[in-house]
This record gives sequence, structure tokens and C-alpha cells, in this order.
Amino acid sequence: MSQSRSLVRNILVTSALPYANGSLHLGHILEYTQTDIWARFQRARGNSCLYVCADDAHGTAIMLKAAQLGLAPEQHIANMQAEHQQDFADFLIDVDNYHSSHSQENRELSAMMYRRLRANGHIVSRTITQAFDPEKQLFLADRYIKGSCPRCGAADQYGDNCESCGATYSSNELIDPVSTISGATPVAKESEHFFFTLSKFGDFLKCWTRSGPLQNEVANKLAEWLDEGLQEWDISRDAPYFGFEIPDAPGKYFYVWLDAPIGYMASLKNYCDQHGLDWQQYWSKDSSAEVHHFIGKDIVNFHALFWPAVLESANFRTPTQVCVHGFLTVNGKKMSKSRGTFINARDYLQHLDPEYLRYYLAAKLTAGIDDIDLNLEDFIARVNSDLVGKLVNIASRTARFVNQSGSVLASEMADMVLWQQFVDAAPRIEEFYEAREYSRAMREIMALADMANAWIAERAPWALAKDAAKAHEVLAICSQGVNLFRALITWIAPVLPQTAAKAATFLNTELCWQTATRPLFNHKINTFTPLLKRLEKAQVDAMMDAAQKTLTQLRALDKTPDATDKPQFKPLATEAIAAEIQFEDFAKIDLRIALIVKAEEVEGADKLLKLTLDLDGETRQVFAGIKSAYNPQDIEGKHTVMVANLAPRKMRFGVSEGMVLAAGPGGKELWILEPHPGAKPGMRVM
RNA sequence: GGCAAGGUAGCUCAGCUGGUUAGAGCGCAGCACUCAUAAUGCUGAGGUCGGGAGUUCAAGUCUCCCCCUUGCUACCA
Repeated sequence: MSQSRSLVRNILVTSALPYANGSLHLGHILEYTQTDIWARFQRARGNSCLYVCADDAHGTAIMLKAAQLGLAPEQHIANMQAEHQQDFADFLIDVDNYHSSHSQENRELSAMMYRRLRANGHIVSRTITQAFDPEKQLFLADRYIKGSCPRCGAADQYGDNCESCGATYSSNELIDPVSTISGATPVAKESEHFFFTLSKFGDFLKCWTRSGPLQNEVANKLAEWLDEGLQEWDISRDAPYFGFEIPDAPGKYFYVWLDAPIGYMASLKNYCDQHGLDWQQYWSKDSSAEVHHFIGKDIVNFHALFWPAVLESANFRTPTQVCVHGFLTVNGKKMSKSRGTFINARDYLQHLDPEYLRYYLAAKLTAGIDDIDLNLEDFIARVNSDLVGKLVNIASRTARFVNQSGSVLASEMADMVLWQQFVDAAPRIEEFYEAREYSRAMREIMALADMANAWIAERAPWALAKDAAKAHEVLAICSQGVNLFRALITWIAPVLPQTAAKAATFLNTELCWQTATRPLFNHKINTFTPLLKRLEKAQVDAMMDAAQKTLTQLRALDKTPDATDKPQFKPLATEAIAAEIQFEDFAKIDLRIALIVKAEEVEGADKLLKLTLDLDGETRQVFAGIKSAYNPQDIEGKHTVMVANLAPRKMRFGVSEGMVLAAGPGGKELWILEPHPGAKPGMRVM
């Protein structure tokens, strides 16, 4: 009917884009589970609901991590995205589209957004002074600078505050500051930056944050910042930076947090382009669609201040809702690597069914921003008791009687009063899901399951079954049991999609929200088979052991970024072969045979050797990062291959006029190339 | 240090704008049942609602002080 059709809501939901610098952990899964349950609920209700996400692929951290792994950033983020998508799939997170913020769509949309902001006078530029790593030729954020605290003298403190005495300062006040990237001493350097004039959106945001898109506690928090007045937001970073270059500003890149939220749009556009849809129907100013962002409370400012202001300036609609959740703690402790409470998503998956966690989180999720605790003992008890002992048990204890009498459900209801209580509960459960009060929805469903079990115990069909004359009554009771189960499993399907699918097979019908409270009469069902296994403590222990092992590995990685003892180095796995190029591309690189006339250690450099290379009369000075693998005297007098037309690079210890070629994972395992005897200095290598 | 949110039975949590003997699930004890994945039902024990003071006929629920937890922010009021 056209009337009911107009009631269908057009909904877009997003989860925060996971950073493409590491694996997903259970904290991520909390958010995706919350989002996914909501999206599945909306679809079950008959609404149109698109769920899009993407990897957040830009920034200095990713650039450095890729370098550390010896990968191109593009390769690194591709690897991470593949891993993330597998984790999503295995946790039954049903995204309609998973993209990357490093995509063509996002490049275009970010540029478009920026041009609109600029045209509206909301972009200004000014010169600022920042710490700069002269060796890496890189501006340094505070977290990349360490030194001694200017107040208490504690060593090894980050550039913004002292963990020992709590003092705060700017990085240029640190005593003996050091770049954590290169070990060089940072220098102050000026650079032009672009700013978004967030300060002009104070009134707009004061109004917007109180207009319904936020939880009260979030709006209150933002009010504090809004009352203090907003600063302009620095949205540019200087090269080298892995990101999108800013239009008309060579060498300037969008700060990762500028293009990340636009990544929501980009992922949607990517989906729409493939499905013949118009992404703007969701984002245009007059859109009748809904947009719901699910995020953690740590990134509220980006989503509830910067993002709406940017959208407003660029003439897009603002989000319907920004749904903020708290953090996940494990056994009451913050999930952290140092406390040993860090659980990787993959470690969980290798030992436990994702639906256990989905249910446990659902049983605790509210619309609030309180942290949610994964208490492992409670987890086991809750899952086994609620899902296996109560919910699935209803089918398990009644289905056999139905199967025994021909597997066809009765043609009447044994107890209309009880059934009516289930019917009456449906709207409440719907409201709880809609309001993201999943814990209340789960409690409601489990209370009904308790009611069903008590009712079955009271009617005791197994006792009646001893009297052949009461077969009719037994079938009626057990058929109702199956119908009660069907309603409950339909309502919990957004949380347990896999179990619900198995139940649908058993029930021999599609689970449908609209007909969940319309009982199946005279309906043939299939033989019941167990739908969900009990959760054993041993599995949880094994999962935690695996998590500990992962932690140990992560710590080792963090400590020794250039670890020399990588057990098995698999070149093609670590770095896939790069995209195909044409001969002309290759021919641009001028490789020459060079004689290593002199090799010497560089004072103050712990990885570099200074090489003096002879190219048939022409002498080049090249710094090579091979000190860890070669003694200078061992290579003097040998021939090697160098890139002769590489632009000179100013380094801390002098200018490097080219580079020598070497292979290997690093550390001791590094080998420079050497031509067969006969090759002479200056010969081109083709 | 400031701000925010919390501190309710062994565990995980409900308790709306103050109102009769403070609730649920799990766990525990006893009983029943034995259809069901040692599942289920009934009964019971267990809390001075973080501590203290105050307002009120009446406070877990309001006010003030203190303690603890978590998060944000930070030596600046």
C-alpha cells in the first residue's frame, strides 16, 4: 500500500572509521556490535537502512608505521583493511559497504568540501611555529617528542606533559628534546597552516547540540567547551604526510580528522555508485533521510562540533543523531596493553563464537555513555544461563514432542492469556531497540523466556504424554512453546543473526518481525537440533592466553621498531609486488655502477655510513642506512649499484647525493648489491 | 587540581519527577521435576542503598562535606 510505504524510513548509519594502523580489539567490536544491532533491527522493521564504514587510512602515524614495516603506505593500509574487513565479517557485522578514507571518492569529496568552506570565508591561513625533525624533514606532533621534564627533571617524558609530576608545557620547553622518530634534536620551524574558522560556529553549535541529536550528558559536556569559546581548527599538515594534498596548496595536506568524517560520505557514494543510487539524497540540505553516527565518547568533539560545523558551512544536512557510547573494560579494568587487559578481535574469534559477545554486550548496552565491563565469569554465566538455559531451552524441551507426533504444529493456542502477554511485549521491545536500550530489550525478552519456561513446567506435557488420550493437549502445549520460541528468537535476531538463521531452518519459516506474534498453526516444522553450544570456561581461558601472547608480541614491536630478529621474513607476504609500470617509468631511474672509494662511520648517527662513491671520475657523497649490517672497511673498494639521478637530500649530517641499493628486512640482515666482476664505475644499469 | 559520570545483595545491573516491609537475573541453600545442551520450576538465606551531616511527616532518591572508581581537562581562574 502506498500509505504504509511512506512510513518506511530511509536511514544511513555509520560506525567510527577504525584507524588503519593496527588490529581491531574488543573495544572496536563494542561499537560495531551496537551499530549492527541497530541497523539489523531497522531492516527487520522494514525500514531502509544502509550501514557504511571504512578504514581511516591517513596521518603521520600510518606513514611511520608503513616505513617501519618497510611497506608503501598504500600497501600497509590495504593489508590493514583486508584484516579489518575479515574481522567485521566474522563478528557478523553486516556492513553494506566497507571502504577507505584513502579513496578516489574521498579525495574528491574532501576537495569539494574544502572549496566550499573556503568560498564561504571559513578557511584562513597563518604561519605557526612547530617542532621539526631536521633529519626526517618532518614536523613533529608532541607525542613524537621526548625529553626531560623542565619542572621535575624526569627523563623520557612526552612533549606535552610530565607523567611523573603532572606538569604541562610545550615541547620546546623540554630539556634535551629528542625526536622519537629519528633521535635527532628537534628545531623550531615556521610553516603556513590552514584553519577552519570553527570559532564562527559557536551560536550555530549551541543551538544544534540542544536540538535533539545528542544524549543530554554529551550536550552538557559540549556546552562547557562552547561556553569557553571555540578555537580555530588547524586542518592542514605539511609534507611529508600520508593523506590528500589540499587544492591550490602544494605540499599541504588535509589533517586526517578533516577527511575522516567525509569518509562516511565517500563510502556511501562508493556504494551508491555501484547500486544506481544518489548519495546526495542522504546528505543534501533538504534530505528526508536519517543519518546516525555511532561513536565512542573519545571523539565527540570531532563529530558533534567540527563535523556539523563543516557540514553547515558546506551546505549539507547535519546528522540526525550522534550516538555516543562508553568504553569497554575487561574485568573492571581499562583495556590497555600495559595492564594486560587488551583483547584482540581475532584472538576472541579464534576461540569463541561471536554471538556470545554480541549477546553479552547487548545485555549491557544502554543509550548512555557509561563504560561497559566485560566480566569474564559473568560473561560465561550470563550467556549459558540466558541463551542456552532459558531461550533455546524452550524450543529444545518442546520441539521433540511435536516432532514425535508428526512435526505439524497444533491448530489452536493452548493458553491465549500467556500468548497475549507476548503480543503486548512486542511494542516495548521495539521501543527499547529504537532507543538503543538494548539491555532493557534483552531483559524483556529473558523475562518472557522465564515466563515461557514456568508455563511449560506448570503444564508438564511430558507427564500428559504418558496418557495417550491426552496427545492432543500435549501437542497444543508444545506447539505454543514452539511459537513462543519463534517470537523470542525473532526479537533477538538482530543480536544473534546466526542462531536466528538456524532457528528459521528448524521452524521451516522466515523470521519476520511483523508476523512474530501471529502464531503458526498447522505448520510443518523440521527436527530440532541444538542451536547454540554452551560456553566453557576453558575456551575463555584459551582466548585470554592467546590475548596475552598477542600482547607480548605487540609490546616487543613497540619497543624495538626495527627489530632485527624477525623469525621468518617472507618478502612477498610482507610487501606485495608493486603495481605494474611502463618501461618509460622505469627508464627514469638512472642506475649506475659505483666504486665505494671510502666508507666511514658518521659521528652521532647510529644507523648511517657515509660512502664516497666514484662514478668514472665523478664523486658522490651518499649516506646509507647500512651501519647495522656492514663494517666500513669491509666494503671499501667494492663495486655496487646506486641511483644516480635521485634528487639530493639534505640530512642532518650533510647532503646525500643518491642512494645505494640494498635488500633485506633490516638490522643485520641487509645486503647491498654488487655487480659481477668486470662492471666498471659509471656504467648504466638497464 | 578542575569538570563529568558513577559507587544499591558474592557477581552483573534496575530503581521515573522523594512516599507503604529496597528489586531482577546469575551464584548459593533446600525441595520438586526428570521433557530439555547437568537444562527447568518452587521456596529461602543474603543489602544500615560508599561514609558523615542536614532538609522533610517521609530520602537509595534532595542539599552540603568527605572517601573511592572511571573518563575528560589541566596548574589556569
